[in-house]
Amino acid sequence: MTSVRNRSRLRKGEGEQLRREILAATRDLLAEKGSHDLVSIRDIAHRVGVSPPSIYLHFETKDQLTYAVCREAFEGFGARLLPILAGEGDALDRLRRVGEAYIRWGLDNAALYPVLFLGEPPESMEHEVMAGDPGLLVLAGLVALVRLGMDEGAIRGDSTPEATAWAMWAAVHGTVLLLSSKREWMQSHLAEADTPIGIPGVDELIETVIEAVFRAFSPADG
Amino acid sequence: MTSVRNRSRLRKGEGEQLRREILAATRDLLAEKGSHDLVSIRDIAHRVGVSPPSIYLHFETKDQLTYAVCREAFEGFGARLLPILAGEGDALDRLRRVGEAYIRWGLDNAALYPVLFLGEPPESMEHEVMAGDPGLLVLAGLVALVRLGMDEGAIRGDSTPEATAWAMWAAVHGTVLLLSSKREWMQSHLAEADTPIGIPGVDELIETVIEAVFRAFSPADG
DNA sequence: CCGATCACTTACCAGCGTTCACTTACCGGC
DNA sequence: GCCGGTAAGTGAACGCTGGTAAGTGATCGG
Repeated sequence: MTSVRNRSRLRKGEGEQLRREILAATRDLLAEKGSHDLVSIRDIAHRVGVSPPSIYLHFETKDQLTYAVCREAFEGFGARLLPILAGEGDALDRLRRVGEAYIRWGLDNAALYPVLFLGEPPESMEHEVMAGDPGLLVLAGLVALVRLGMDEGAIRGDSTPEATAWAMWAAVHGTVLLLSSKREWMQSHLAEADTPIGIPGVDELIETVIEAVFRAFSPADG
Repeated sequence: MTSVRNRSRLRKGEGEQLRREILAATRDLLAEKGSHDLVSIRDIAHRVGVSPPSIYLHFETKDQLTYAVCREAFEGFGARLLPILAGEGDALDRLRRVGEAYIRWGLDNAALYPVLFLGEPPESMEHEVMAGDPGLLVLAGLVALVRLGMDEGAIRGDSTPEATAWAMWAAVHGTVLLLSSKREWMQSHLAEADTPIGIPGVDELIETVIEAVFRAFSPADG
């Protein structure tokens, strides 16, 4: 059932191996259950084939374990978006592509996304780790790109670069969350209701949002 | 401390009184703790001055209780937004005002907002109650207003009314969530970091988002 | 005054994150 | 070859959680 592996005790220098196995098991369980509080420390320990306290030899709290797992996948987020931000094309075009990539990544990682983008990071995160946070790097890159675009006249300068970048972030952030929670629920529970609210298709909404952001921040006289 | 009231047993027909006291205590605790899973059934019972199982005489589960509390405040959401949707002014202007009202309401009810707009409603909600849901009413009104605006030529018709309305929803939804969770955290934890990411002001971001939505869905040749 | 009903309570369950005290197995040094 | 130190891991428990089953008393209509 939950696949208890026949784990034999590791050799003396090999303790780190368990850490990796815990991360992997947590990642799998998170993907299976879909939410991090449906995954218990006992579940994880059982799947790894180890007793619950052993988890705490490698992670201080459950939150830190969860965050470590999400953070691992989070590197893929940076790897996908940063090249676009720093890549070719004019600023608006890059923004359009990074926006779409953001939404796609969020939907592909629907179980992890809320942990990373809704909750707060665990208290005891080192500043060093924090500084390398892909989310912060992307945000910084986004602000920089918006600023560049404004200087070039490719992005309208009605608002500050920060406010503009955050507005774009808000749009894709909201889109990911609506699509991954509200849309699915509405479609299954509202089908035969007497208030038939139209529900847009996933791709349709993504394109609408991206094009809207594109238009909204194009220079005044298009 | 947690204010145990000296509750004496109620008379025979007055059972509903406890229900109201539970709702009130839950509302207060929710506001104090800021998140619904920091409030336990035992906390609520203690504050009301009653034993924990008594809660279950009036609410099936904790989720339903939480949702009932949020739902109560949710009526205020409908009361604030529906008149704007059905009010005066052209479609774009009404959309602008309803968008700003949405964000303001979300920020004013930051502890309740995620319960209503992120989690799923509890399983056993009657269809009747569901149909009167202010959120659904507002969404339906929004779609209708967008459709009207498109017919009048006041809103561009590149996308379907549903996708357009959802895109607007995504923008304000994302804005509320970023402002109420990420912004505060960043401001306190990122102040002295070596990656000084600019953080926009609350009002500044709201105005940027609203104006961006306004421009994005204005007709092609402004 | 009696029996039904309402308004609760006491005692408990399984499961949670987490901690403490303890054992087991390996490894370098004598 | 054994010995001490240490890394790796365990069993039992703590205090908490949401939730339930069964019982207790007051109150009310007849």
